[in-house]
Amino acid sequence: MTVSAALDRAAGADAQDARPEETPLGALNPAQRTAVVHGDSPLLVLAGAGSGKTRVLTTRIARLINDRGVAPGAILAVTFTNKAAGEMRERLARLLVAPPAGMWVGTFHAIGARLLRANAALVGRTPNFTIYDEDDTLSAVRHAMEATGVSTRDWTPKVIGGAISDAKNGLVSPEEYARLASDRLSRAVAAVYPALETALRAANAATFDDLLVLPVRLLEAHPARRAAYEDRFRHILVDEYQDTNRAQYALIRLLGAHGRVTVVGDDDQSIYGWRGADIRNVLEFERDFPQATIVRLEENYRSTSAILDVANAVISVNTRRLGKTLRPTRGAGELVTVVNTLDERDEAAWVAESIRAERARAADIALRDVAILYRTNAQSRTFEEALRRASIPYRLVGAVRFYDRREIRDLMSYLKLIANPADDEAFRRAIAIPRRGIGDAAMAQLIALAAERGLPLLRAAEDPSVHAALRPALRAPLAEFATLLGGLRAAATESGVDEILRRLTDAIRYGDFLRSEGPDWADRLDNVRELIASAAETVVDEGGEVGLTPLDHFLQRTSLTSATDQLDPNADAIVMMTLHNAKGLEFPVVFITGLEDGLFPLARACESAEQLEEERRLLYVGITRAERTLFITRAEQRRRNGEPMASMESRFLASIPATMIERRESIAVRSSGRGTLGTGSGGAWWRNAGSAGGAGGASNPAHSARPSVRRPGLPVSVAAPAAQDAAADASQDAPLYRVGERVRHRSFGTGTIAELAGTGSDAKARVDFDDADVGRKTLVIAKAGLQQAFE
DNA sequence: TCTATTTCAGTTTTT
DNA sequence: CTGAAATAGA
Repeated sequence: MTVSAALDRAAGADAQDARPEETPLGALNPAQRTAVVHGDSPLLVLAGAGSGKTRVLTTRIARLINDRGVAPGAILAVTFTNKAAGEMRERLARLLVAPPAGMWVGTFHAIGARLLRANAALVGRTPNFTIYDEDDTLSAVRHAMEATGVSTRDWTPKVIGGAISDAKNGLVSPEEYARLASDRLSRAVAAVYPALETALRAANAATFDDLLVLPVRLLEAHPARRAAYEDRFRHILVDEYQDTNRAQYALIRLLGAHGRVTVVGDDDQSIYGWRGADIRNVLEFERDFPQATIVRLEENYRSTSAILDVANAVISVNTRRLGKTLRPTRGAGELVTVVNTLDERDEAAWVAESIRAERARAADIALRDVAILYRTNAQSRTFEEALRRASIPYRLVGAVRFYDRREIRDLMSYLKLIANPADDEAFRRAIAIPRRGIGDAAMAQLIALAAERGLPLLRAAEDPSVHAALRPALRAPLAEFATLLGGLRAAATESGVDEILRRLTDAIRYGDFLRSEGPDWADRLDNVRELIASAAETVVDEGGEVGLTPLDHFLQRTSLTSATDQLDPNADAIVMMTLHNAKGLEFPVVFITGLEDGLFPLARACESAEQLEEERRLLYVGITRAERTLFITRAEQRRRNGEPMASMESRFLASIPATMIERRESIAVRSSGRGTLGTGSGGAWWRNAGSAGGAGGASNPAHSARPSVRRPGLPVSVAAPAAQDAAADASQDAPLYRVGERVRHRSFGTGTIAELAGTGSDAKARVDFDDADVGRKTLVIAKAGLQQAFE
């Protein structure tokens, strides 16, 4: 049977289903209705935050199936996360008489993987190819660098890998890249790029980027195949279109040449420019899809007008936007609160206390209704500590992914190698754990021998001619390893993944290994049990695909699972995540934290106007997550790399008119003597900061007039800053130094000791030097050669 | 070959 | 401060 015949069959399978009554449209506003009933020509829905775009998308699909008789198999829907895909299926199931069998719903990467599986041979892979995650990819880059003689001292694999990733997302081939390479770095990249491609092909592996690029390449190279898919997918719908990159865009164009393409997006929420998302895809949609219709959804059903005013004020500063103002449909609500805190611990304590106060005030707020958002994952730790201290249950999204834990990665590398014996990266990891007496020297030999014979490492490990060339002591462990993998591979064709994992952990005595590794073995063993349990629960969703083992399904699913996918909506706990992860979610109560110049916006983003606009959009995304109550916090001082750094309030807050927010400060700030709230003394520090960017607020005078309800008094109780017992400890070991003492340094000059920490030879002094150019330095007392200053 | 120590480098966001 | 990578020693 030809592929296109198979596709036709799948597409036509449900075409003759009986039509139920018309899909109800009554609950939609006029703009939404226009988008839902729009015909077959290209459609761009510019959907502001909270304007009901998911509803438009699902209703439109339901209508296509119910009212226009489109077969579900003829529909391709692209979502941003797997979770969104699941929710779409669920909603559709409620709108339809039968589940939309045969419909493709998923992320670009999941859909790319599926296309690749079906056509693997055309790009030199087999259907059970391995998906390399970032670590695997980086390690493959490192090995490609070694193979091509590009020194890892000149550039890190991260730099080279990043450049290659950018090239792939921009659909630049190795040949093209080599032609364009001019400087030293790009010439190095040009050398590594093709070597990496060769290695990936040999390992039957694909990186995340390849999941987009390889389908594009194969559809370009095989017009018949492209035509078959184009014929199958009569309707293509894309959510979060503003975050698509060139490769994703190319995929849409290749599959959607017939023009029945609906894309939904919001240029103001484009926050993935750094991974190649190209906002031009939105701005130039009309040019690329002639006769496109544009529908704007500007009515916001999520947030109070007090919150929307702030959102509009922030985003209106941006210049590169189509221009769109969210219109409130809900009441005024409470003013947005901006809080000044002393440092990150004070900030976290304030947030924890406010969560308690907020829940005491409004009984209907469940813990799951509260979210803490931050710019960088590193910020989560302080919040974890504060919440634990306050006995507030929380869930952490992202941060350390379950599948990134070492013990899980160990076992996953075995699973990958079982599924795909050509995966050399997996071999390298698996053979090393537990220790088998095969070290760097033996590995180098094995790699060389395997390369000579054109064999994957696992095959080389059992090859007699390879054994003959190796030290006798290596032969037994290698053969044993190969036999173990062979046995498990045989089992994988019929056994469940949990069964394979159990056999595996028994065979390599993984429990014993963990016990020998360190004191936290019990936790890590728990993680292994969790992995086995989740493998047991994994339902094989064939989705029309055949010929794959349960293990193949498990691996492909786990490598495409994102952080938010794992978020359990039923757990009663507050949620903490990065602002990026918060996209598409909503919460009654939201805390956006760390609004400091250098952190949000990040220092690096301040260099270009474009990046600064993206950071501002990120804040806009954060603000529009809040339904009812929004707190924005900042700390005057924050530890970075252990060093406390003073910071200015984020410049973004300057564009919010003072009438739209209520200013507060923590107890710690007030008792530090710099408190300025309620003292009646004008010229508070933030007013000065705020006047710089008043233009943003001035351009929206209408918003500041809207009356908002003042929040009832909120207890501002905060833990006292950490006591300075470090100084007391240090003084026993280094009695010569005390806080406040004057000292002299041979090159920094004179200064005053501000803080002491550590003991013995590790004792450190933080010194404020008199010379403003030197400023505050942390010195190891034993090494710094400090002298008492006599003045 | 493995392990312990030390140095080092680095923190943006993610499929 | 943290984790990874280089290095020296067993």
